[in-house]
Amino acid sequence: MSVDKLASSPHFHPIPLIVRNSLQWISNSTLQSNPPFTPEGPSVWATNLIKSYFDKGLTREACNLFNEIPERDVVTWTAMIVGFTSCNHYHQAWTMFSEMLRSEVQPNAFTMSSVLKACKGMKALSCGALAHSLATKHGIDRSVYVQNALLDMYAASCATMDDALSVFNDIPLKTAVSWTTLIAGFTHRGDGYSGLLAFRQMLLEDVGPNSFSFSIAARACASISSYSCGKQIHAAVTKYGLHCDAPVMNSILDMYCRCNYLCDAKRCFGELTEKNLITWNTLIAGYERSDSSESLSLFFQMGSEGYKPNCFTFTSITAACANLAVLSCGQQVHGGIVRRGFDKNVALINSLIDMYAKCGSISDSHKLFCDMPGRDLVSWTTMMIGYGAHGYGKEAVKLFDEMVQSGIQPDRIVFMGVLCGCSHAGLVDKGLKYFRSMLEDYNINPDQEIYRCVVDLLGRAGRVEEAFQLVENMPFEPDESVWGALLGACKAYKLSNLGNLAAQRVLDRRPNMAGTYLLLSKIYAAEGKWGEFAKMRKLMKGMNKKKEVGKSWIEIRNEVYSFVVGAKMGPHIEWVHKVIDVLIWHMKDDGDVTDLDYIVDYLEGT
DNA sequence: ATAGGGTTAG
Repeated sequence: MSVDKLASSPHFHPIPLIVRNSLQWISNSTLQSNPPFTPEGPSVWATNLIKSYFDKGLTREACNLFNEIPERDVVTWTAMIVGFTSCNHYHQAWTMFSEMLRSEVQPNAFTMSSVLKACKGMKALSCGALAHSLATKHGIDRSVYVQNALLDMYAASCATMDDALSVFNDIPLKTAVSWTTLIAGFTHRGDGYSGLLAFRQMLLEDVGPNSFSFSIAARACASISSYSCGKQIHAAVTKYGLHCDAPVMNSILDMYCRCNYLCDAKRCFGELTEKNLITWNTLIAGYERSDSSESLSLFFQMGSEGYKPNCFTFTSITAACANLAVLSCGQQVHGGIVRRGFDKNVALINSLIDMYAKCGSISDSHKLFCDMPGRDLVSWTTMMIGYGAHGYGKEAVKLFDEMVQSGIQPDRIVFMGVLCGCSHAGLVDKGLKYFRSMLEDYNINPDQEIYRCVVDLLGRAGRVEEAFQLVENMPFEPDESVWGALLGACKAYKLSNLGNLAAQRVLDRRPNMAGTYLLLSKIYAAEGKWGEFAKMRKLMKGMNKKKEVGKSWIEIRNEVYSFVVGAKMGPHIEWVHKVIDVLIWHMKDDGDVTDLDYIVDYLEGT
């Protein structure tokens, strides 16, 4: 009976009798020197069995068997390293490798390429560099497998691409795998442009592209939102006859979605003969970003065509509910997640936290966050942004400190979350402290978005002059969002001179933003400069584009009612007016009405 | 008997 047959038998039990017997046989050294049944030696038998155990996910059984083998050769050790790596137990793979060295078994090229893959998985550059030096010492760094694995390990590390490039340049015979690994290295670290340049070089050097290189090339286009390059890649895919390869076409589909060409995406999807779950997930995720209700329809369509949603599907669907702010729908999705037992998936819980926060139910977010067994950086960030949006700035700040205490390294986005929280809670100096700590303690360079947050932080608190100084002294050219934040502050504090300057800077960069004229006109109105006010309004009317309309909506008994300022729609609009009157009356009663802007908006329908 | 690169979630 072959090992494979044995392992795939429906009656397979972890250690069946026949295997116990074989173990005894392997341990029996007198038989070992003279194997009676098979032409291969007992370690061949054992290695095959180890591989089968790992394929079935039976790690324990593989280890037990391995421990009973008296003479372990390099192939057996390598099979263990490969086994652990294939089920993502990278640390155990590395432990195996060090034990192997301790028992003075010489590694070969198979061992080194496998252990380098484990180093990549551990994200342990130091282990990888050690493995590199060992490979060089044993002269097995001349295998192209080892070279490609080294390239992959360095490219995936958090260091620069320099080491990866020097390995790549030293590969005498670069294969398609070498090139694909290089392209993936650039692309996965966000440099899709260099990835595409490498892809072009690969073609120029007459290395035939295959499905692997096309899918990563499409991913590179997606990462830099280059529709024109993406279309060319799609054409080349067709030319090479790979238009039926599922992973390639999923990448192409994703590219169209990320470039915001949903029509091309839908057409591409319709033409696909070989669809799989990832195909559906890609399209649903694509629509979630720009047309969430369509994303929900696709979800139902997918179910009716017999596809079973997985965690990826539910993450996008949950995000769609968040975008639409439809709480009851989100709750049903949550129910579906629990029923399927997906409620242990961290990324999925993160999207549920975000959904409840965006649907107004921050207490549900908090409950999910507290009950999570393991929180990642995204969990903390999502909860912080949720708190900030609900005006709980102090809680957001507290969370940030707790996160650092728990040993998680903050990144740029989590700093944005905490700065935003400080901004909404008026914790200006606290926010400035975090801003400084970013560079000083964590070596994170602030980008446009961070500066926008800090300008907003100062501006909301009325420290507009300071905000202006910050903008003036930025280490790079501020973009329209930074100037826009300053303009917002000028509007709130009715500073027409500075506001005019900020508006000018916004318009220099984005001449078509009608909202800029609108803000400026409001500053003039507040100062009683009606001539200037009229000029702005005239400029606005002359523009083809209108400011994107702000909308509010509410879910009542399975119906979504949406409202636009000033719109005279719906049979219930007079009720809404009555409620607003009551609200204004209450606000006046509380002495809270300092800014009657909303009434101006309301009457004018802007 | 042991080794390679690609696709979906913030």
